[in-house]
Amino acid sequence: MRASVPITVNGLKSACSQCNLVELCLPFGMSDSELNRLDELVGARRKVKRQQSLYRAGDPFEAIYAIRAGSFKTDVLLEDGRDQVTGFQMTGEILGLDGISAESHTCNAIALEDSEVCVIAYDKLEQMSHEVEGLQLQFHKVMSREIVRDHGVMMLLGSMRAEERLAAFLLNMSQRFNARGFSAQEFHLRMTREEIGSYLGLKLETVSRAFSRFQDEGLISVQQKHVQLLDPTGLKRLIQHQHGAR
Amino acid sequence: MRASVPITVNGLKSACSQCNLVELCLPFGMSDSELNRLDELVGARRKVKRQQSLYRAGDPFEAIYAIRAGSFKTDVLLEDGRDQVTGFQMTGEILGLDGISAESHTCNAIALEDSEVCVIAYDKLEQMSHEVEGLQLQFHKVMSREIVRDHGVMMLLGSMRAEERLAAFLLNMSQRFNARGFSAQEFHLRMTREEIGSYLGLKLETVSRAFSRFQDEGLISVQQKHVQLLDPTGLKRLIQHQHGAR
DNA sequence: TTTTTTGGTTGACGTGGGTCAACGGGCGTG
DNA sequence: CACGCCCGTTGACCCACGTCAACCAAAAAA
Repeated sequence: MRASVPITVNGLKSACSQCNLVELCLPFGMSDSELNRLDELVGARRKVKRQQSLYRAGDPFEAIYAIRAGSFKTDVLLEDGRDQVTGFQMTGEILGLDGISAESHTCNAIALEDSEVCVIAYDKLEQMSHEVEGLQLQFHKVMSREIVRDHGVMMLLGSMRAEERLAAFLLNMSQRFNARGFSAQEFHLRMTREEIGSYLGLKLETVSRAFSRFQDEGLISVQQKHVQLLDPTGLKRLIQHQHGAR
Repeated sequence: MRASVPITVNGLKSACSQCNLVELCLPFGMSDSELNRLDELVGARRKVKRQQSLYRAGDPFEAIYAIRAGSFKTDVLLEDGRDQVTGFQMTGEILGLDGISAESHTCNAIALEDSEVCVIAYDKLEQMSHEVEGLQLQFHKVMSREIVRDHGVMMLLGSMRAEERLAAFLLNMSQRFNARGFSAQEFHLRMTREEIGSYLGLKLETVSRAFSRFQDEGLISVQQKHVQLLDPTGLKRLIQHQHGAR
């Protein structure tokens, strides 16, 4: 765990300048004076309980959200009931960018655990981007990173086999936990097998079997949501040399 | 076909204010005075011959591109040779947004036919976004739309069967041709079966078979790259009621 | 605590789409 | 205009993953 963040009363300013997520979040790379301006931008914080939604598809778009604590999934659903998890988000990551284009959200953002977000009113962000040099660039980078990430998921869904997908998923989670000061080898997944499956374009049974096979092969150790990567290099190798893939 | 665009010498300004793609492209929704400022932004034009690349993964990021004529595909590739087409782009659409995040491109943009793009230097765009009210918002919307589009592709790759994917692809192409003043019922695809397959996460044989089955069922008429949608409603129905899908 | 519900694992079996191969027609190149 | 290559089509076969079902553990509710 990291040093704890100074606690402010819910609804008060969040003080980006004092937040330890600064290097993962929107303010990354901004100067001290810019950071101070940014404190004006982040209005309130909002708590979202496990299983509750931060926003839903169709909600009018008003703000984007920076995750301060906890984690989320985003999913889109078709009329016929099918749904697709489009991403899992961790602390410091930005939610709600999909809403800008049509001024309403196109997916649901649901908390995987009790969580808290910083609310960034979009019109204020627009305004301040005109004034604060580094903010505009940083915001563009955040959006661009989302596009690049999505391309990675397409690659995964379009051209990898089940085990490769799961290996890529685990390595990605590991790297992100690590960037947040947690162990890269051992972590606790917050999503179910079904949610992982939806994200990876697989059924939960296939995900479960792949977990078991990885364990049998000594690559990982799993117990429910608790995962240990015993041989990360082995997992990487699995992705690179396709066994005769599509 | 639409009325032709006033021809300027290659390398001269492109004059957004006189371009008939205005309602599809970056300048959408901007005022006349803003449009005039925009003309400064678009420096040169660049021609790209069929099969040649506009940029490649790893190239330093300097500009984004608006397609003035022709069409492109973007693809990412893995070390082991596998590749994934992440999108097909038509006139008025913006290419290169992936490059902002890491200041270098992460995919290849390849012309599907002899094409021409407007080069928009990114540093100038940043600069002008500070000054021109509508430009910043419009640019954010373009990026956001790309994110939403990518989520749609994930949905397609993650939870649709082969025929549903192809139907969705055809309807999407139809709608985009239509928005550009071409027929929604009859059009000429510029990409190969293999490229369609890569985009849809299928093998070219599967794409070919799905085309044939659609033809047998009277939904479309295909001959090579020439496609006619005989029953668009039938195609839509196909997507909504999964036949027992994953 | 007990009960209930939800999430995860595993087995048996079926099938959609991948693989391999043959063939034919269009189109770009010379 | 003719050659050759690439592209698209189709068939036969196979396998990875989906489906269906039973069962168990963990967590939540009572």
